[in-house]
Amino acid sequence: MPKLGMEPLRRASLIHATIAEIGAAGSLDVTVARIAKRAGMSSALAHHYFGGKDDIFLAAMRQVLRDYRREVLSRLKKAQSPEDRVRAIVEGGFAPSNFRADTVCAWLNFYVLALSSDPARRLHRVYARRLRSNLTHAFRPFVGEQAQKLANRAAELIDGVYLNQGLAAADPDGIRAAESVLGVIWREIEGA
Amino acid sequence: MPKLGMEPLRRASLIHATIAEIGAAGSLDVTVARIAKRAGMSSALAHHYFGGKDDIFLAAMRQVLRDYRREVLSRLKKAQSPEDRVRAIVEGGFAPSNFRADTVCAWLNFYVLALSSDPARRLHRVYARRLRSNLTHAFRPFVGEQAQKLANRAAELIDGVYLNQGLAAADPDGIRAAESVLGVIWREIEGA
Amino acid sequence: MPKLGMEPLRRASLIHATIAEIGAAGSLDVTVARIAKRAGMSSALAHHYFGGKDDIFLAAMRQVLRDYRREVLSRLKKAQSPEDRVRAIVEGGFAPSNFRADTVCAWLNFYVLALSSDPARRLHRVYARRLRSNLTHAFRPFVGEQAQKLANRAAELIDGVYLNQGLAAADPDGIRAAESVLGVIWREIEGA
Amino acid sequence: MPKLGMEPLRRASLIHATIAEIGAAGSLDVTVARIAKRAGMSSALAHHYFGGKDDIFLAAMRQVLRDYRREVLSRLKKAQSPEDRVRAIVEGGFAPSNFRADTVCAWLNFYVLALSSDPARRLHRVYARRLRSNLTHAFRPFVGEQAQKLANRAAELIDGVYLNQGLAAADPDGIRAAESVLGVIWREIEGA
DNA sequence: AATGAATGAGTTTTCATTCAT
DNA sequence: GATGAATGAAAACTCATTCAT
Repeated sequence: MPKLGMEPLRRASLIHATIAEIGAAGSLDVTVARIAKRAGMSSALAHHYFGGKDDIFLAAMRQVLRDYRREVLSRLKKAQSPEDRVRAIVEGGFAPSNFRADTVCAWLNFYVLALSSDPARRLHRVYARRLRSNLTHAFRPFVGEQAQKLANRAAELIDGVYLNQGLAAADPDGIRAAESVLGVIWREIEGA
Repeated sequence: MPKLGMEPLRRASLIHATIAEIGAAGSLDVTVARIAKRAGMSSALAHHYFGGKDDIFLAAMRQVLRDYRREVLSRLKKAQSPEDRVRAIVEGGFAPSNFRADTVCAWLNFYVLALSSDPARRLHRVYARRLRSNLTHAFRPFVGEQAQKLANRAAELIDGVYLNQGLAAADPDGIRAAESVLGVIWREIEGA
Repeated sequence: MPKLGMEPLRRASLIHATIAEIGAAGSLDVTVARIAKRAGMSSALAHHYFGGKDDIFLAAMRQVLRDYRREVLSRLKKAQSPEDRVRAIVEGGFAPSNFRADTVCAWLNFYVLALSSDPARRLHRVYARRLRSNLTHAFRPFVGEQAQKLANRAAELIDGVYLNQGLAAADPDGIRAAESVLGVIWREIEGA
Repeated sequence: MPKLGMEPLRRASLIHATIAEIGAAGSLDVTVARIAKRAGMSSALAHHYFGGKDDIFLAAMRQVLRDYRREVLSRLKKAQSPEDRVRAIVEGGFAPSNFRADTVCAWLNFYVLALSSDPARRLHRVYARRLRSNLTHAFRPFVGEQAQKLANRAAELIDGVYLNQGLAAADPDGIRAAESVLGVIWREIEGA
């Protein structure tokens, strides 16, 4: 009896192991062999499923972005006011499922990978554009024309917070991080 | 007597080449051989002067931080008002000498290196602490007790701007970046 | 299923090639690449199986000691008199399987390696202690209390013979060597 | 005023440093740079004086043999009986100036070097032949025709003692070593 | 489908050696 | 005579990737 439907499970395992391994190493200097071992299979199989190391990384990066997106979208769906929408976007980014040490570490590494890898850059662009678009829409009811500029600043601040949380000694604290960012945003809106 | 006093020149050459090479590659996956070639010498000599690849990276990182510091300090020295002091710190960080594509790229890579390398982390800590300390002092005349909290937010924002400029397609624009950050800061001060 | 059970074969091949290569070179200045080539595989595989050059050397050293031990033990098993036991130990050391040019050369090099490498020293200690212990037991029926002192002298003589055979132009002659050593031993026993 | 007669001093310094460095390392894996540094000069100068690393080693080996020879000859000169002559040869080899940890270590390493280096082998041959010749002459009054065979055994034993002292944990004890060897020799003579 | 086996290509690192001054 | 400067060559080691089974 051949095991059916193993492929998606294996792929998920590998992606998860990739993020965990990057988180543990703190860098992308992680071998396929170690990732595969953590995922409980041979490195040959990892290549078989993904084609190569870069593809594994990209798949992991996509997973991180997908998780991020899911958190934001689910919050946006429940939002009932303009304020809610802004909070949805910010708090989604700092949701516990995204904002763990592992994930933040992988996130930052992927960020920097986008400096040297074209596919990674494309992926990052998608995320960046979507975040700004979301923020712009959310800000428009408050600041109209200036929404885009404000969205940009907010996005930069969010990235900065990620960066600093990744480097902080303590475990990331999503709730405080979100509050801090939201505080700045409300003040920016008021001052606009 | 042989050609004397080459060491400091060579070291400077190598550090410069390291930053340039990281900038060109967009990552730390840069060989000592390439760095040495760019600096016009053999890789053996690079090892001779620095001991090893990590030491070359650290020396380059120190150089980037030193350059940064110099810009800030020279501006602080000329500052004549509390406002001037805040501007000195922010604008120093976005001064043309620091805020070039190469340097920003190296900066970001060093940032992420600090996640996996202890000496890099120590170096980063020094920078981070100093920046917050500078900002805190600069904010105190405006917001008193809340200076530290505000300094933290400002530091995060600055890092976020760096990150986004590094990933942007266009060349970094230090003047606009500084203005944008300062804008947020003044509004934060007002809103505090 | 891939070709299975290669590992022990490869390891044995490599160990054999190591001894041969050291014998041919007359020193430990032997590259992993050459050893691997002689064993019919890539140097990468040698590293894969042993971890590193030192580990290859240690494994070869262990093999030499194991071969030595086997010869001695098999002779001791057949021994039927105190005289037989003494002969077993000495002749075992000069058995054709141990006392070939290659092996003697490797042996001497390992001896000297024990001066600078801790694991090699530990291995050598095991051999030295075992040889003395064997000899002491064998001598006790003849000389009682003085067995240990005599064992020490005999061990030194054996090592000296090895050393000189290794440096002699001619191929080692185990039978004459054993006779010579045994001659001294019997006279020492008589004179004790 | 040019420094006159520096060359012989420099050479002696280097030779001394070589033996010390080999003693400290326990092996011939010693860099010319370290030797030169210990001798207080640049490695370039070491090359200038000796031509190359191998020549430095050979010169050091010659020095060790010369020291050995001097000790034996000075004792032989004072010898007043056949017994004295035998003792002179053996005790000369274990004289404090030769039988120090450093020297024994260098000696053993040179011994093994003779397995792979032709000039080293030639040097070793000279020593070996001379030792046997000395011993043969010294033994002739006692055992006549069998002197040569006995000389061979004695030489082997001496080497064996060196080898074991080099590997022993404790500092070499020349007096006991000489006594032990002489004891065997007298018994061999009696039993001949 | 899955893996142990195997390797080529690349990178850091070390050092003896040379050379201009 | 003496040395700092410089390098070529070689070696250990790593790892993504391929392949036969």
